[in-house]
Amino acid sequence: MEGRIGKNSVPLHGSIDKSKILDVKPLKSLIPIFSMSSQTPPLGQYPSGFSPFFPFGAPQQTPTEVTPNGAATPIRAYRSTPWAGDTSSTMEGFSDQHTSGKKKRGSPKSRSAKLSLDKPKRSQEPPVDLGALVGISPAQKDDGSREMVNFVLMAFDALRRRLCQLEEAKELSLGSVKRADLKACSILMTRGIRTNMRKRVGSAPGVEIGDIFFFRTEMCVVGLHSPSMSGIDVLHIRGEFEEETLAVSIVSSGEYDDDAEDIDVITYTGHGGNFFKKDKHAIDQKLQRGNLALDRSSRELNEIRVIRGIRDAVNPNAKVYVYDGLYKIEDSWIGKAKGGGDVFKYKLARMSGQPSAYSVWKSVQKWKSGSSRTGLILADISNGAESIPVALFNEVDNVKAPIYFNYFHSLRHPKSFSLMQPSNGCTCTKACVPGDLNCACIRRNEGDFPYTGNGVLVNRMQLVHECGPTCQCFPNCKNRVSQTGLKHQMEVFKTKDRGWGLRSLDPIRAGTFICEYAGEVVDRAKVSELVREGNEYVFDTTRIYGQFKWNYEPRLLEEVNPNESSEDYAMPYPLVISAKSFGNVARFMNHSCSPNVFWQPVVYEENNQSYMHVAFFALRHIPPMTELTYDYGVSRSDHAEGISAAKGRKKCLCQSLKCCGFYG
DNA sequence: GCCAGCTCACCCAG
DNA sequence: CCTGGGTGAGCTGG
Repeated sequence: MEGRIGKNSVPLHGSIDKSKILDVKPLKSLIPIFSMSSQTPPLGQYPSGFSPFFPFGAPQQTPTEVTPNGAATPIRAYRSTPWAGDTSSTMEGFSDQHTSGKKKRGSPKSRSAKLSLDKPKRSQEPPVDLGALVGISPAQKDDGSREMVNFVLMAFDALRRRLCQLEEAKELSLGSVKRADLKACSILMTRGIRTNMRKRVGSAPGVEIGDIFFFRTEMCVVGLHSPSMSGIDVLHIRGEFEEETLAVSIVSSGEYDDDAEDIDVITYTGHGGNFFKKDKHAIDQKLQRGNLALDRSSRELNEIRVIRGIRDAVNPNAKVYVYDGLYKIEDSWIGKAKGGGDVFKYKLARMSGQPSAYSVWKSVQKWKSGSSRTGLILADISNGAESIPVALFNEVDNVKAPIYFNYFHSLRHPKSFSLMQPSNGCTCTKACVPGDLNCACIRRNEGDFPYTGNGVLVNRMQLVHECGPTCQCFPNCKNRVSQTGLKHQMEVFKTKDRGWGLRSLDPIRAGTFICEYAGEVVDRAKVSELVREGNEYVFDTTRIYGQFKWNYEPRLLEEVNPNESSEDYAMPYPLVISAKSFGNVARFMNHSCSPNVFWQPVVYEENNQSYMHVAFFALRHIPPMTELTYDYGVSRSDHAEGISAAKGRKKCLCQSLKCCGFYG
């Protein structure tokens, strides 16, 4: 992922074919805003003690001069927040709560207090602009960076997950939140947690080609495409004599006949008219709004961001949006809709020299439907142990296979080795119901159901308590997420320079369970011995891991306890796993200083003993064919000697901007 | 200039 | 499949 930074800016705006411009005034004044690159501003200072990898530490303010000389002034580029300014009075209260240190969360009972999600009362109590508090400067709100975009997306999804959780547990007092994505968007927008607010032609800084989104509103908060529903985003420009508009981005959801003969070409239909309604007679589209902007863009030949909407193969109800980079309009004409009305048609062609994005999806689709692929070594390294085969690929060199190991899907414990005291499972009939505090498992999770209805982890916790064989609930209970095996089509592949790696052919949504770290549980005292023997497949929960913020920002909800999502855990429960002889796909996951996967301890009962497992979850949305990586952490002894001492540690090849050079 | 209220839109969940 | 609650943002008139 990091390797793509900066590559999504394309040679800009070089040649306007003046002959194509009819009676339109040239928009020469636009050029300065075209030049916004996706360069990442330098990172600032981190608090002493640790260096959180972005985006989870507070983003650093990077004031940049962004006002181009003589640039056109975008007008109404965004709606101004009615409460902008004057936040000082209420900020102190939040700061106090913020700095009050970590506390244990209240009992499940005290936490069941209802939350109020009333709309902010206008002109009475303006909501605090939290942007400044979480470290978003006004400049960053206008112009994004990779860190900023990641930060805002994380904040969005964390809040959305929490709203889902509260809704499912019916802990919301006022009305229901059937659309947590809309609610999360609304809260972030009014609280100033957003970026790329300034509309622009060309790429949105920090959004990389190939980035994926699961909601339209995610693209709103990072300024990739601001309308929450409309397919065309329009920039208003004050021209020399009158206001003009340009199309800056489109969402192509594939609803119409835009399946192209060429993968890099889209035929896009303008909006308006009601040609799609059967019961009404056809109405012609009008040359207004987005259509007018597209028309102008077809003459100006400005870059247009294109987002492809794709029906998710795993979840056919949902759509995934892929940012496919910059396109230009090559042709436009008036066509006929099915209902008979006139519609505007625009042919967009992808600009050359951009990293592949949508084409990767198309390739995956082909592979899945059986077309052959080079580099296949083995169709299923799990030998049937996983319900979805795990293929082995090498397109890089002649190495035929990793060193031999036994594929095993979970943990092997030495006899009479139990980590925790046995306890009784829940007595729920059928499935455990969020909000039901009679469920022993939910009570162990401090009253929260740890997963949303579609199996996404809501918050990182010291320990997630899942239902197990001892529980009386059905095996399909939603609180057994990490026990259900692989859900994505994974493959082990040879990387260019760091041995074998793991990736998925399917997109992975943030918070989704990926796999557990399988292997043999070994005595903690033997760790150094194993490492000395050269065992590279040791997972040790007690290593020092980079801190990061994944949970929602409590100040965005008027919570009873503002510290409840604290992610600072004193010391994780000790567990050492060796995957050298026995293991699953997790043993192939490489280290990164800026990973897209994290681990979470999960506990459930087997044979009347509680066993802890290490479960991996997606840290953010992961596009198909992206290598999966997590933070290997630092051993406590190495940490004591100082991280810079590279003795016995391996050179890190993660290529992340935040790479600390070594790991292990 | 401001804002409430209306309208529009390739939404998303059920 | 279809329905409809819900959202940001443009537009309009007071």
